[in-house]
Amino acid sequence: MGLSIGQVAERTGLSVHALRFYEKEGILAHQVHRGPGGRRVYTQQDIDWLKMCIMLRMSGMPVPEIRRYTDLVRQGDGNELQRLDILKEHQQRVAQQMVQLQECMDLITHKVGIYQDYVNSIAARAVGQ
Amino acid sequence: MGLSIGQVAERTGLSVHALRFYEKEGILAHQVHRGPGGRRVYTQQDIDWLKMCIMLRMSGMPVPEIRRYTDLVRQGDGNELQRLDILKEHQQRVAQQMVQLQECMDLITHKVGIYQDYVNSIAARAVGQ
DNA sequence: CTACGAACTAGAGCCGTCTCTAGGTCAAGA
DNA sequence: TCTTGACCTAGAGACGGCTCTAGTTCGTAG
Repeated sequence: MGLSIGQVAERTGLSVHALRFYEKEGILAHQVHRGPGGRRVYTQQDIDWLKMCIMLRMSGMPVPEIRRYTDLVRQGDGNELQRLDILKEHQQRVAQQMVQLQECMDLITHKVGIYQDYVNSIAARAVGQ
Repeated sequence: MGLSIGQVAERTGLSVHALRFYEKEGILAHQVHRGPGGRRVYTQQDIDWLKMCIMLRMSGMPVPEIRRYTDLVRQGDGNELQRLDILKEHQQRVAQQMVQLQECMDLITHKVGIYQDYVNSIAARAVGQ
């Protein structure tokens, strides 16, 4: 039930490089255990945490902020309010992003519609000839 | 009815640097007119185009792809199908992004809920003392 | 034995997107 | 005349986030 870095890369979609990078950047909640030969052995917990990190990254949280959050978690009970603040702030940003993305989507869809109509009309004319 | 680069920066939210950068990267549909002293003079058209570029950038279209699109527009009529392809492809990517972002949002909201409840329960206990 | 594949570390390199610097021009106001 | 501020160009620099390299060390299979 311990996974190698390669297996974790497969399961998470991160590269082996990225996994080591994340570790070096200190965004893993718990120190990765080492097996024989100094090889990393990941637990399911590690993977779960990584998956959360992936979500945070995907939604644009910078690595240093993930580290801040991770540090709080590592420190243990008592700082839940600070963790909450980080999450709420990020939630705000994501909400904003979604609004913006929707605006972009509207514009693009509008333009696609126009071009589609135009292209169709050309095609129709060609057929009609 | 001609705007300086500074005014355009103000109106678009882009920096003066970014405006020059975009121009150098060839993502302005029409060559920016120059006034006395070689200074850029932007038209409303330029600004409209820039605003579209901003939308495309915001939604993650890389500069080189905006350039591809811009080149097609500059070339004039006849390549609408290609333009449509670029837009549709990007539309797809944006749609995907929105789904992902929603997933992230769900996770974050879930976590915020949990922490909020916890923090509230602590606060209630404190008051209850 | 040898060779292979997967892992290790430290650190360099890369890509995209700006952002800033240096050195200069120009017009208007004090 | 001097200063100020907005602009110009070309090119260097910054930054985030990986990605890759070099040189090793293992364990297992042929």
